[in-house]
Amino acid sequence: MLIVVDPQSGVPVYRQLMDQIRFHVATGLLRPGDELPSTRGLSAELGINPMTISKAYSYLERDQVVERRPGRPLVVRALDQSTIKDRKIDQLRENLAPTVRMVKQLGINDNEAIRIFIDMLGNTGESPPRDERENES
Amino acid sequence: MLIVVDPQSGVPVYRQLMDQIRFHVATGLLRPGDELPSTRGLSAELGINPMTISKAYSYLERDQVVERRPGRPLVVRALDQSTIKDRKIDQLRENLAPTVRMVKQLGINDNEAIRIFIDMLGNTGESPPRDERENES
DNA sequence: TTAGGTGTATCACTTGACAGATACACTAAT
DNA sequence: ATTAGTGTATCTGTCAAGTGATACACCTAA
Repeated sequence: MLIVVDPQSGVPVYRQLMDQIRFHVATGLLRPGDELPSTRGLSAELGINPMTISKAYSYLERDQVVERRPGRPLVVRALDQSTIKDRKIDQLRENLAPTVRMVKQLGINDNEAIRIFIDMLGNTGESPPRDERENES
Repeated sequence: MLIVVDPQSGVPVYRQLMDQIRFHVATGLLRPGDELPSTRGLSAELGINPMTISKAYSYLERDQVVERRPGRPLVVRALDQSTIKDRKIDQLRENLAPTVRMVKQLGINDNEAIRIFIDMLGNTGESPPRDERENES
């Protein structure tokens, strides 16, 4: 369960935590039913306040990544694949919205914007094929 | 010279100003050599502090959109079209970078992401054709 | 030189995000 | 009941961003 946090990065710690846990869930390293590391455990390990970790956990619960059980560790929530995918797509659209506005406002040609997006997607070291279904294309 | 500002929008006022002036420059409503509205004039018109406007102006100067002349109004700077375009593209890439990271991290299929981007670009009321060159392809 | 226009440096205030200390509620095992 | 584990509500402090009041420097025209 590798988690690394850099308090100096400018990115809020609780957000770094969320991102990494989300990533581990997406990767399969964290599977439905698995327990999250305890707030105090992580706290000691990373040298940050338990509340900060709890905050990350709370947001993960809000986002339905994780399930809360009073007095017990949080567990990764089981979501059917299509729901997960929808959630991802939602997130992508949200992320893309400001960019679309910008393209329009600056008067950048749609096709050119698309070409650039494709270009950037292609030059990322091609994420190694992870065996999920869900990506037909 | 239409400028509208909503202090409640969450978007900082100085940034709203920057965006709109940038837009007017891109549109051609504001041409190289044109003077920007005076800080006090805009201040009275919009009901916001001159310093806030000055801040927007300063950033626009930093971004080379506008030229500063002590004691005199700022003027829109003359930039050759290819430079302007490069600047736009840079901005787009910057904007797109986090999204690309997200796509990779969530394991969204590239083609699917591209399809969504295209879809979103297409559903914006199709920015009316403005006669600039710079948009070939 | 004066008057009225320009932009802005400096400082103070408000607000919100973030992080952490403390104390509490809950659960499980003894 | 006690103990040791879990998460977290509440409160406090810090810090940066945003906004604005004031005072200053500059330019231009009279």
